[in-house]
Amino acid sequence: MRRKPTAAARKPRADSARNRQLLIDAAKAGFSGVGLDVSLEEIARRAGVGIGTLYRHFPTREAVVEAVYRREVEQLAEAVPQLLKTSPAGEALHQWMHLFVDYIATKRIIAPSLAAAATRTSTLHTTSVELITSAISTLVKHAIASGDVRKDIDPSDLLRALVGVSYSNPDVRWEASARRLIDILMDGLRRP
Amino acid sequence: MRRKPTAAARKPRADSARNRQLLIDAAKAGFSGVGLDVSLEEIARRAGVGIGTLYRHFPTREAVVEAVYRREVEQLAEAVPQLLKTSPAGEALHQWMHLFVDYIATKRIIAPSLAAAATRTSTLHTTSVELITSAISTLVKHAIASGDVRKDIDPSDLLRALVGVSYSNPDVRWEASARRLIDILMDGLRRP
DNA sequence: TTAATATACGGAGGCACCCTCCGTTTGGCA
DNA sequence: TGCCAAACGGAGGGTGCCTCCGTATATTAA
Repeated sequence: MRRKPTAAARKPRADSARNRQLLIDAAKAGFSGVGLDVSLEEIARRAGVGIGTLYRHFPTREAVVEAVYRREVEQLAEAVPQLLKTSPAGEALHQWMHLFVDYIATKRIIAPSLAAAATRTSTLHTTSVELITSAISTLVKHAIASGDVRKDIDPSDLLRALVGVSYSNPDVRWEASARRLIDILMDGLRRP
Repeated sequence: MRRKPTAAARKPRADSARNRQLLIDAAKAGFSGVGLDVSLEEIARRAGVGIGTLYRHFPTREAVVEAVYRREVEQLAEAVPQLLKTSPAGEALHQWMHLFVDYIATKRIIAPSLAAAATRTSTLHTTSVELITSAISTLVKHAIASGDVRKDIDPSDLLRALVGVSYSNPDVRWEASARRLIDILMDGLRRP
């Protein structure tokens, strides 16, 4: 059986996929640690691969940024079924809200670079918003159904609250502050 | 007579001031034409000075961006008395609103770079907002006093409208759209 | 298992840009 | 007009970007 009539299907090489992940890990660490202007050579070094390998996977610096962002959003979406399986619905929502802070932490750093690539980014952005909205809606729905949280919660409002909590404080210690506020918010959600 | 007890006052050299302005002009043109990542050597070339001169005036790339932005804001503020002198108060307000679009056009380009320099920028930003608010307040006050525009206008609301008009449309042709909307807005302001 | 080969890897090298340093030029002052 | 502080220009060393191609290896077929 073939995928396409013309080209024979061949399994993608394992090292390729592995290096791709290593590069995204290294890039995320590099952006957080060194800054958005970390050199691509430094990222390759951290990933333990040659610079050529980096360029084969990501033809431009912007492609690297986009890959980091995309994976962050995907992880946020993929965490939902996992959390619902292992925790009560209320707790799942709570934990996911903390994951959201991780996401914002990354987004804060790479946002300027994402904004620079106007056109392509806008569809990327649209997709991300949809993924995240859908994720929180699912969690809220389950938590309401299980009786863990009050009924009068609109997932979009909660998302807005999360964004507000995470963005409002431009201080260096915004993250600690955001996490405290999330815990308080969650307490509020639990009482009808 | 001396300005300071210790150091003798000496008039700053004319060529220095002139080159500074040439550099800011060239930088603005470069950012608009080539993009935010235009090389500093290109800017120096456009200004007709050596790279060393650029670095003497602006020790970092960010200082260049900041200088362009600052001058843009200052021009917006300084235009007010000039406009009030040469035009009726209503017309002065109208013309100034168009200058505002020029300002946004520049700001759109350099905003990512300004955002990168978090701390120092925030005071810069505060000052700019104050300058601009004060400018539009003066113009509105005069236009109301002269009877050119209706009385129930809050300058801050008008500023918000300007920002909204200029930012809402992420299209490439936002500028034409913004200018049309400003003209319509002005028509509205004129009828009580 | 082994051989064949598509696929991926690494890093040298050429180019552009960043920034500093210092010899040269020039504007301001007496 | 002459002095000199201030400003200028650009060569040059360092770094990062990106390409290219010889080498290595995962996958497949036999």
